[in-house]
Parts: sequence; structure tokens; C-alpha cells
Amino acid sequence: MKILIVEDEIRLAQAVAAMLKNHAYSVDIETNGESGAQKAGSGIYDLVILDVMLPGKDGFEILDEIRSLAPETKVIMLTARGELSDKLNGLTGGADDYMTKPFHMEELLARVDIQLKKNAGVSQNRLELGNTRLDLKGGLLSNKQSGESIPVSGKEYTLLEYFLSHPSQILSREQIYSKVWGWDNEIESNNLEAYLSFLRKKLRLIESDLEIKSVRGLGYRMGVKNA
Amino acid sequence: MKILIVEDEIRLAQAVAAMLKNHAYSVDIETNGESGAQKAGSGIYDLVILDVMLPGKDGFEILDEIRSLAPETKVIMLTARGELSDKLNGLTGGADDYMTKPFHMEELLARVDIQLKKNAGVSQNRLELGNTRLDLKGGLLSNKQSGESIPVSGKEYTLLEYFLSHPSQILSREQIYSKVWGWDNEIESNNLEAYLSFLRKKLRLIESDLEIKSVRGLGYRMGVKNA
DNA sequence: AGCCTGATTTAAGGTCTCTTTAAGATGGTT
DNA sequence: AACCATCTTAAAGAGACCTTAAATCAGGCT
Repeated sequence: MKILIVEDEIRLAQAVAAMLKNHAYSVDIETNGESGAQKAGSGIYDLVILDVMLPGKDGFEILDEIRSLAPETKVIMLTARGELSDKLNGLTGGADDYMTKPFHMEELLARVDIQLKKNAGVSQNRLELGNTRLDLKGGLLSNKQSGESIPVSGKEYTLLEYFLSHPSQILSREQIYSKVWGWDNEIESNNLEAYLSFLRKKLRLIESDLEIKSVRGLGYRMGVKNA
Repeated sequence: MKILIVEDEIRLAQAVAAMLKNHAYSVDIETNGESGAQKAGSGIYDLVILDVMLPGKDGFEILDEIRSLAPETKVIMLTARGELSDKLNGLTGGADDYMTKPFHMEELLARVDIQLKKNAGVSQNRLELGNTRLDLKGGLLSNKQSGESIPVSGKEYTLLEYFLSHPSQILSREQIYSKVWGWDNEIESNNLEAYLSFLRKKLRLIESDLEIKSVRGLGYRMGVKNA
């Protein structure tokens, strides 16, 4: 995961960079608005930590550029304490988060992790929904209440992972084929259906409260029963 | 937009609620973990503001339940200052944001706006009218107050989508046929009427306050009852 | 290599849901 | 009352989808 820090206080920037590098992020630093804007808008960063007060261009201008050029890039803004109330409106218009200086490193790390979904619902090594858990390491599907579990094969696993990370959403056959099998399915084959059948059987076996519903003509949706 | 506050300090909860109501949010309060968990997991709230220290169930347990049962719901956690460093791991494991107490109201508001605006921006994926919502990604029709929902089929969905994007307007049979069935209906058939009947039944089932009224000779109009 | 085991794909028939049709009920209008 | 538009419900038809078993494939082991 690549992070860009745009901050003119060099020592602060370096301290932050060091801390993030310790947590396996790849970090670049820019110390002025012009060059910062250019890099920030390039789209190669997953997240930009952006100071508001900068020589050259201020943080809000850069934020606008990021939003128009690379809308997927997450942005955390940094403001000095006094600026807070004035800037709230601006901040809510586009930034994903912000912090007031001074701050604790741990808190910044936590917020970075949140934005990059490092530990989010897709928490370390497992996906959960309803009473059901998929262990990413062991390839085990289990009922976290009763403890029952059952192994899943490679394809089953990939399929489950895709469903569990898009809960309650309809996923089309095309999406599923391209994600799980890696090809656009023009060939006729019912092997998606066969796998869904295997999965449903396994979910039944561990008494999961999840179900995979077909939505005729559109695709499939996984969700908690009766919900 | 509906927000739930789960917080045992009643005065704080009420102050936050008042502030949010001033900004056009609809707000409920729960003061203990048990009842809070139940409401939070129902899926009818867009966002839950969740204290960590609670009588009954603690905030982390509730967070887990929300992530299992209603993964779309955003969560902002509240922690007392001292708890912070110990709990960061847990906090980042699923929450969308967090704040340490005490905090400024403006800052909480800003964070709420960020969560919900992002939600609205990223997803044009629902249509709402009255107390009723059509979830475009999930293909579900639901009552956003009670949380009841019911799946709709392809044609029903297309029809609903057309009505909901033209609220309170009279739509002629010809318009509807050409939009939903894709042909100019010269053939006689009552299948539009049949579908309207299906839809009315489903609206009744979820206790929607919408109705589809026929305007003799002209077409149909969907709107909120008694309005 | 050849065998074995489990994973994946193919194949076939059965099941279920959506959609349409049809017929009778309801209700407004002249 | 008679007519016409609209509503509801039931049931048939078509096609999508499900399940199961058997065939094929791939990797590990002797």
C-alpha cells in the first residue's frame, strides 16, 4: 500500500513516514504544494496525508485535484488546532478523514488502517457474516457459535470470499465468473451452479444462518436468513 | 438519514442527539448494551454512534453484531481518553471511525457528515420515497423505519424503479409498457395490471406508506398516502 | 511412471420461479 | 341498470436454476 505525505514540517513528516514504514506501508514525502499536488493527483497512491497549510498550493486545492483526477485515492487532512472550526465545511466536502495537530502517532496509524481497510470487517485472516466465519489461512468454514467447521476447496473458498466481502449485494454471473474463474463466460457451463450447490450444502451442514439466493436473471445474493 | 446513539451517559447522548437533529438527522437513543445491540443490528440505521463502555454489552460486542447482521451500517465508536491505546486494534477492527471523549460537537458532526455523505455519494444505489426504499444493489424493497424487506423480481423491480424516479407523476400505460416491456402495447393484455397488483400486495406487506393510484383513462401515479 | 485422492467440470433430469394468460370481481360513470 | 375500466386471484407455460452422479483433471506419493 502506497502512502504520500504532503507536509512542510520536515521533521514531522519524517517521523510519520518512519512510523508508517514500520507497519509495512510504502511512504513518500513531498514538502511543498506544487509538487505535492502533482504526485497526489497521479493516482498511484492509495492514501494521501495532506497538511492544510502549505507553501505553494494549500491543502484544499490539492484535495480538489485529487478528487477530480484520482477519486479512489483516500485523503486524511491535517489541520492546526485553531483552524478547525473554520475549515469543517471544507473538510466535509471531500476528505475521508482529518486530524488536528498535534496528534498521537497511534491515532494516525489507526485512521490510516481504517481508510485502507487494513483491519476492517475483512479482519485479519478471516471474514465473518451472520453466525459464520471463513478462516483465510486454514480454508475452514465454521459456525462461530457451535464451533462446527468444514473444509472448503480452492474454488469454493474464492467464491465464498467474494460473496462474504459483498454481503447482501447481487453479484452477476459475469462478475462471479471473471472474479473466480478469471474468464468471461460465453461458454455455456453450469459449473457456477454446481459450486453454489456444494456451498449451500456445506452451509447447511454447519447450520449456518447464511443463504445464497438466486435473483432470476440478475445473479446471486448472499445474506443472513430472514434479513 | 437515521442515526442511533448507544451511550449510557444520558445527558451527553441527549446533547448529541439535539445537535444532530438540528442538522436534519433523525436520531434515536439507547442507554444500555442489550437494547442497543438489538436496535443497532436491525439494519434500519444508516449510522450508529457507539460508546465502548456500556452496561449490559460492551461496544465491541455490539460492533461485531452490526458487522455480522447489518454490514452496511456505519459505525463511529466513542472511547474515554485512557482506553485509547489499549483498544486501537479492536477499534480498527470494523469501525468506520472513532473519537475520544471529550470531543467538540462540531467535530462529531463533521465525522458523521463524512460517513453519510460518502455513503450517499458512492452509492446512488437506492431510491426512496415516503417510508420506503428500493435497494438497487440488493434488489430488495424495504420499509426503512421497521426494517422489513421483501425481494422483488426483475419486472417488479423495473416497474418500481420507474415509478420511484417519477414520484407523484401520472405515467400512462404506453409510457410504462415501453419502459418496462420495451414494446408499444397494441396487443391487449392485462399484465401491467397484474404486476401492479403484485406490487401493491408487497407494499402492503412491508407496511409501506406508498400507494399506486390509478387515474382513470390516463394512467397511474405513485405517491405517499394522504399526501 | 503409475496409482490414488480430492478437486473441478460436464452432463442430465428434475424443480421452482417468473411471467403471462385468463376469468371473474369490483367499482365508477352514464 | 348497463357498460367499461380496473383489480385480484388462480393456474399454465417457459425458461432459469438446482441437484446429483459420473467423468475428467491435477498433484502427491510409492
